[in-house]
Amino acid sequence: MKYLKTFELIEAVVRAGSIRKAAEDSNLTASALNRRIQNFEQEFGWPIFERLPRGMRLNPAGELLMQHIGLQRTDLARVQSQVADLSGERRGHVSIACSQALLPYFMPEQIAIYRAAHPGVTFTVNVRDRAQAERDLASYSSDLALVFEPVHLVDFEVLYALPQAVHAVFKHDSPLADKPVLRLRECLNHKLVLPSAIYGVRNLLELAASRSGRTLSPAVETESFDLIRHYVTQEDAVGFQIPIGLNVSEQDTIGHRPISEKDVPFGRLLLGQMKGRALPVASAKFSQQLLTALSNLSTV
Amino acid sequence: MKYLKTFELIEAVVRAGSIRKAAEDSNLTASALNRRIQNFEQEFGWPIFERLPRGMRLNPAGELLMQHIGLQRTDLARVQSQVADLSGERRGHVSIACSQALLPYFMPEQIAIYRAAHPGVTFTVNVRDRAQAERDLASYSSDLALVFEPVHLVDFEVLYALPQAVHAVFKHDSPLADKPVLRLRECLNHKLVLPSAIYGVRNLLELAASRSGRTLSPAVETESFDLIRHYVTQEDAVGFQIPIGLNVSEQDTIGHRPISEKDVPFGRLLLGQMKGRALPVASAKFSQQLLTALSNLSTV
DNA sequence: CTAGCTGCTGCGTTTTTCGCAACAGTTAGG
DNA sequence: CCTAACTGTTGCGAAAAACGCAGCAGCTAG
Repeated sequence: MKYLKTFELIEAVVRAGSIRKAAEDSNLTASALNRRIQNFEQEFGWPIFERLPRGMRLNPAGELLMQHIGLQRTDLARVQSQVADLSGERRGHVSIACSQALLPYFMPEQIAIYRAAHPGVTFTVNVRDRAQAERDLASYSSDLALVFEPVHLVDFEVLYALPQAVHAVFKHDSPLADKPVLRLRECLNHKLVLPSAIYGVRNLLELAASRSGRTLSPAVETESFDLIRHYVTQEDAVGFQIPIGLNVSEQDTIGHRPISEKDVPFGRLLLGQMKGRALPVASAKFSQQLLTALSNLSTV
Repeated sequence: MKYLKTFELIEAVVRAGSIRKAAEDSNLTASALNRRIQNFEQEFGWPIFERLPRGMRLNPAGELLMQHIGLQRTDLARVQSQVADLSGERRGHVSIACSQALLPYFMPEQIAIYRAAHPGVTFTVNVRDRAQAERDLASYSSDLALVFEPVHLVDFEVLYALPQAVHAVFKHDSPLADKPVLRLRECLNHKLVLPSAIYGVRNLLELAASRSGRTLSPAVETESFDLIRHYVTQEDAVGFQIPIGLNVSEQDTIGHRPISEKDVPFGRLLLGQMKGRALPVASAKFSQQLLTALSNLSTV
């Protein structure tokens, strides 16, 4: 799209921080790029950059413009995707921001199912915590988000909410495996492997612990649920994760049991999109598939 | 905005129906215009026009593109309006689609109040029935709509709903003026001046009449509430209108009384916008003013 | 004070766009 | 059945816009 070239160049300047660097990245001379930006600012009516001795930075007007550029680009993608759809071919691109718990089993399976039906569709999967995911939606860098217990929810349009109990994760031969449901205090007597504070699971556990007058003192704290899952096989410790991130395939090495709702309330795994936005065809279809997959999980 | 020139030319072709006519309107030669469109179609990936022996017509892909163009343009206007706002000047344009009832008193007063505070803001007021108003919003040709009992409500985001009783309108010295509230059957004994079927007032009356086993046989049927209001001063007939379209200034020529809610249910005067759309600053501020004005009316 | 970065600007060159004229195809009317 | 009046399309030279080069002025870290 040639008519979007000026926008791409503006974005390049924003990224590079100076015209000269951006000109290199864009295979242009600084003078040409400089003129394009000056011409645009004149047409636009206001300058969009503030000129600093060390380069260029967006001013408030520029920030607003970047927002417009993002919407503009994604809406064009939506139209092209719809046009491709009505001429028979189903192709396009889906970008989704999701919590770590979805990475090992759920997302790979769902993407494989979709791509088996529509090989022309490509995917981008970004790992985002619950705050970043919403920013991703708002900046149009992700079409969909599937996150556990997101925080703000202002620009987040909920498409489906799946309740998820927090599960304790431990070595398969741990005595904790004897009961079908665990109490929180049983777990706190073991060594703890906890996710860091930005995660919803940790949040729910902290709330529950403080309510019963206890504090969480983890032996290991990490941002990786992968590490949690594997660490409990090394030491006799207890980790925590939501069931969608766990799987029977590891049954002989690790075990997991839900923690009673009386202690730790259910969290919600939310499928959502940017509020009011019309998704490209591929993303819309994929969100429908996710929706039915999630609702099947809830009935199990 | 030069980079939007191609879009404007495409719109010109859609309007004119042929390249040659559109070229004249745009002060261009047919060849230049033809090339721009061919180049665009190549960049876009699909043709957007079907070539007929008598000219050009949009194909489905083109229809989708036009939708994108509309969104694109209005979003740019929103950004520019917001930028103007943060640099101190409050200017911009407000386009509003509204029912006839708002024209004589309500809208002129509200616009005058707003323009007294912000003389830089200009207005477009379009008279639209309840179906057209929603189409106006969807095509981004109006920012706001203020309509009585709209029909679809799919893309219509309700900002405020004001209940309005249907009022009977008559000559100031009619015996109907004696009571504070009228029953429907009292009115139906007189000659009737009714709005045509597309209007919400007529709709409510028809429903009410059929419920009591009667049919409405108007002496005069018109699309103009202005005519209704003036006709009742000529002949001893009864017209109908919602109170926001009536005013005390004509107190000595016409009178009006509400019809009991037992006979004719309250209709709703709805202030709304396109669902999910971010309005330009001027439109957003004006809608807030309308909102408070309407809520003051409801408490009176 | 210097070296190195920044944005900016004349000026000649290159690329893109435009206007003119002509061509091929369809259609309405006599 | 032919003509006149439309339609979109295309080759080619001219006009316009964008670009690259070189150099300017301003700021700053070392």
